[in-house]
Amino acid sequence: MSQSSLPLTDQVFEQLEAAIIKGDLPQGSKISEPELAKAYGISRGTLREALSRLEERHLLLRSPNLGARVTTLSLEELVNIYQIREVLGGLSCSLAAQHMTDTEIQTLRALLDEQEKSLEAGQGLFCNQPNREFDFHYQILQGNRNPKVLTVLEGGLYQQIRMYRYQFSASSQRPYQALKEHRRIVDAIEERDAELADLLMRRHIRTARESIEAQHQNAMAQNKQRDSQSILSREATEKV
Amino acid sequence: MSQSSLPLTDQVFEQLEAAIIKGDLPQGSKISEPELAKAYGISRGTLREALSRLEERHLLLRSPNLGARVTTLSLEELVNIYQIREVLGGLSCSLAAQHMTDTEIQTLRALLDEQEKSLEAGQGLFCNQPNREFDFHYQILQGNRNPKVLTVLEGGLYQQIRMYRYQFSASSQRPYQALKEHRRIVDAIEERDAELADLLMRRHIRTARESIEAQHQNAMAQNKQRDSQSILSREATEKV
DNA sequence: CAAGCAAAAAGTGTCGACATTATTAGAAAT
DNA sequence: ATTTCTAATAATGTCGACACTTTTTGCTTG
Repeated sequence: MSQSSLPLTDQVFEQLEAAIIKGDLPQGSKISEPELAKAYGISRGTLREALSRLEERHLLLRSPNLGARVTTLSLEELVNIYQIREVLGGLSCSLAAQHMTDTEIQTLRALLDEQEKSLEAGQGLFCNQPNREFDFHYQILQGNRNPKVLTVLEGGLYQQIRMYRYQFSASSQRPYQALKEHRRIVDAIEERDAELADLLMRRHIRTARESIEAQHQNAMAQNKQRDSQSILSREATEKV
Repeated sequence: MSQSSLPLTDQVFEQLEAAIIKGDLPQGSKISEPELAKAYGISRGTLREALSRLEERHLLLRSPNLGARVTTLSLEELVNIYQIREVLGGLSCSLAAQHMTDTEIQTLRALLDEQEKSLEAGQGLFCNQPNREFDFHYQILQGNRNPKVLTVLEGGLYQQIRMYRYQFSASSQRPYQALKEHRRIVDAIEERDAELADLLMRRHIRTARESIEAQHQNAMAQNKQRDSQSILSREATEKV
């Protein structure tokens, strides 16, 4: 299957990361090292290396002698993350406007055309639209000549955003508007207008954040019986 | 000495982080697990957990079956980091202007007064000025009501900046100007002018970055015989 | 019957050892 | 003497076991 030369630790790390994002390991749930090690067919030592890395990415929280728990994501934290993503996205666009090659911009446009096609194909709500959204941002991050920005985003921020999207089944509520915003961003990049590209991307992300906040207000209004400790409601039944 | 309850892995992690920043473990040097484990008096398994975390912070680079090397920091990477720090610092200030309490702002002012005193005491060039610089930024990061910003910066970016400062013995070339800029930033925060605070902090960091770039141009001009693979020159004699 | 204490169970922190892969050292050959 | 191949050495990946800490269980006691 996968490269047998890739260390077990790395494979398990990736699998665990995916499991946390998908919610197979629910937020706030306790990690039992012996149990997990047996489940993945590896030794505890090997597992612990993966856990260490996951903690460093803020996907786990470990307390000495008490073990690890999956990170819980509150709306407040999600907002914090989006604020950071906003300025990093702006920076990325600004740099992309300065450094991206014309062919890279063409690729970007092609991505948008695909996105539009699959939208008009009517799969607006489901489909891989979140993936396309990420593809778009990735392409810009690739062309901005500052690989550190992507590194920072992949160091935990993106994972937690995916965590929210997956577990809350939250895709954009306004795909056509989003597509239009994407086009304008590419326009600005093509015109090498760094300042405008920065502004448009920031606004794009800010809008997404506000949409999430509004959506959450609604959800909270509907079932106001529970606290806002975690965005998700499923782990409520578990002991703490 | 230190809390005996703190796991050995964590202690060693911190020590290794410090050793890398100080340059005791030179950039690009190979990490020998048996050697390091013996040096710190721990087992390899315990060490490897610390190494995993250090890699996640981008202080080490590991290749499967080949081992780990200390990260090398090129000027280009440092510039990349400063670009990120610029927007994050701006965000932090903008939020601080909105959310900091008056007493927190007082603390900030007190910090600047201390800074000025130690400057006028004539210890301008040495002393703990870099620490004070960090104190200032930390205080703002503390008051911005977005802990994630600090988390991101501490996830590798700050460490690499410290790495540069320590090993290049680079403190600000213009301490009085920097102090003045700090005061203006605090003024903007006190006046709750988020936009101005953002702008001033960004400019402050951008100036620091340009200063580093200029300084590096000089250094390069003086000894132009070597490539720009790493900012430091000491690890040149080691085998690669 | 509830509260508190003691013993047992489970879990984490740490270690040493073995297998496999990379590196080095040395001998043979051109 | 340089190169190449091979054997020996070292390093990494992985595992199982032991010590200590935390949690659970069950019993005693008020």
